[in-house]
Amino acid sequence: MAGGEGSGSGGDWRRTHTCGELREEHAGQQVVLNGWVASRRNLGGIYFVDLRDRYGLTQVILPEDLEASAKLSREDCVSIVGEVARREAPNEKMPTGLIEVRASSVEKLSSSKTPPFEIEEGSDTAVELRLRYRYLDIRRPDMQRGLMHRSRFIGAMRSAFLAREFAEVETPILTKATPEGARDYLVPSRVHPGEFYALPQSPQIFKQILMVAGMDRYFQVARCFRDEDLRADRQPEFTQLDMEMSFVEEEDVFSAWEGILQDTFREAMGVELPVPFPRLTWHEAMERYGSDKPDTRFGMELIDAAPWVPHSGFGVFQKIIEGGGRVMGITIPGGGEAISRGNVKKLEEVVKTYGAGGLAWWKPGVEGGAGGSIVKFCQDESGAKLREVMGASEGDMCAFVAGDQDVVWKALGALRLHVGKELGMVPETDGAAAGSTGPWNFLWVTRFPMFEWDAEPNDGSDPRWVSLHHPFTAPADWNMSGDPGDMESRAYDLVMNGWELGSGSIRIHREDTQTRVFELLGLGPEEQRQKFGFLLEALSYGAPPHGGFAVGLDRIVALTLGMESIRDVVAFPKTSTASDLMCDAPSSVAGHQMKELFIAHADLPAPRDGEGA
RNA sequence: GGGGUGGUAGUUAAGUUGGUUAUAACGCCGGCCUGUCACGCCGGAGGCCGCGGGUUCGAGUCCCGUCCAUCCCGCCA
Repeated sequence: MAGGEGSGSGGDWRRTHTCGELREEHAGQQVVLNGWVASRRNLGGIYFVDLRDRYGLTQVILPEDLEASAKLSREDCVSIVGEVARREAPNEKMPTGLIEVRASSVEKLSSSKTPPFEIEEGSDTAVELRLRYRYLDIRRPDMQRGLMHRSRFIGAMRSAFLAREFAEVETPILTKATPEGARDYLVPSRVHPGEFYALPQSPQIFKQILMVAGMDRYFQVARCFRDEDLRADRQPEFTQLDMEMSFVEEEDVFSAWEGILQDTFREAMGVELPVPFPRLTWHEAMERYGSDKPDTRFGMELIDAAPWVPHSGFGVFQKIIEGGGRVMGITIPGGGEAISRGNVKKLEEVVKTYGAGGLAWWKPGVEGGAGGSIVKFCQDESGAKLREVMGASEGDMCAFVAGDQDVVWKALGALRLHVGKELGMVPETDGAAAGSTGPWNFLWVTRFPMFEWDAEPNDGSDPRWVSLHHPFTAPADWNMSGDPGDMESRAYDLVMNGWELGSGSIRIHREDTQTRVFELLGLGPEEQRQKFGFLLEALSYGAPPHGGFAVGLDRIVALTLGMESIRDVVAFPKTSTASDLMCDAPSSVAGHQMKELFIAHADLPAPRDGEGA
């Protein structure tokens, strides 16, 4: 029976049980298991095989003659017929450890070459290899757990939407390029020479049009595409749980999501989320945490040091304030002890990454050089005033950044996080598995600015206003009076443990307001008509007030597993240069394919050499 | 576009101020072993030290370039 590749050797090779389900009560039963050879232990006259499938591991014991004829190697795919028996020597570490299967026959369904890395839990194999042999990587139990968790999580979320009368509607993947936002992935058209589709950055316009169409409540598990540089938490194609609702204001969207997330966490993980989630305005988030996705699980908030500056006699800070800049700091509890001068250098590097000129620091009560870079401006009354402003006392350390508001916020926000992690103030995400209890610190951030000044647009055009969220976001004030830089929008983000999980807004449902926003963004009437005419036209046919939201599923799934890289919850992810190492995409195409699409290479970079292994 | 880290056997790593034949563990191959489960014991094979150039009597080690992976900044409405 052994040796025959595939089936066809007579008996039925199909499994009766999985490798994870046999227990003591099955003892005596005749079973068939299918799976992969995870390990072998040959003791001479007795031969053990651990058989693995998605559900677990089961020990199989082979008599000598079967072993000799089967000649099993690791990762062979096999079918085993045998009888379940209680073990002489149970293994309490295995769920199936009380039993084993005594094989009466073995059929090799398919043999395996020696794998390029060992298929086991907690592999520390280079990502490059794991991605190239993704099918072997995914055989590993931790990858299977991640993908299963993802499946359960999305399934639970889908049920939660359906239970609330949301309709799942698919929108096109081949769509129209948009001038705003990220770079588009383009698809040339064969039928329309010289013209291109774009892959959607999100289904934004379609879902708004579904609202105009009266679908009232829409959701979709939507693939989105953005041709921008990647990060650990960013893939060129990613999945959003996208939704939109009619006749709503912010609070309706928030409470819908609070309920949906509650149901999802309960269903998928057995976790009960407390609702409602706290709300924080964007301005408050920036001012207190230096971030629009603040991690509020610990304190060490930013403090405005401006009230102290006039007392300090420190000309540099004085000038920055007079020039309209900010001087802010954080007080690091116990930092006087915990942070050495060498560490201060590292902190300085952190803030410099975000454009800060430098880091000023002070340890109250410590004199001389060890007391800080600004210790001589912190004597006597100035020191007392600074202690008061910073809420600092002996043993603490204060760190300051001065400059433009944006830089100060960002640099100190990053410093706060860095120090928080170093000093163990940030709770470790306990993500051993689904069922982990968090803490899940959800937070709504509201009232983002409407516009942002873009000094160097991607496309090389002149400096201009751009939407912070997207150009369909409603302004807080429908009249849009005042300076664009000061206008607030009705955009909001959902943040958890310092990660942005999703964003959304109340949309513009009035054609006149939408036109005004486009004008402010520098889109002339002709361009508006050409790029967004269909939307403006739709808005002119009785568009309902509406708003929505989208959650990055890759991120939330990774976070609920305690992972910081989304790569482990995407079955076939791309590298940080957007390549697929398994199928070797992107790749060049045949000349005739190009010709058929009426495209040609322009200024292709010189061919690379030295392309190594 | 910019910065950091890494690339040495199939895998994960070590490799001194540049100096004999480049180590180890796991895996793989062969042998022994009847209760293992990280099985054990004995033996063996396996290296363009990412790639290209340079310095040197001599380069895994120093220099320049380049490719790949990874993390961050910019970018990501």
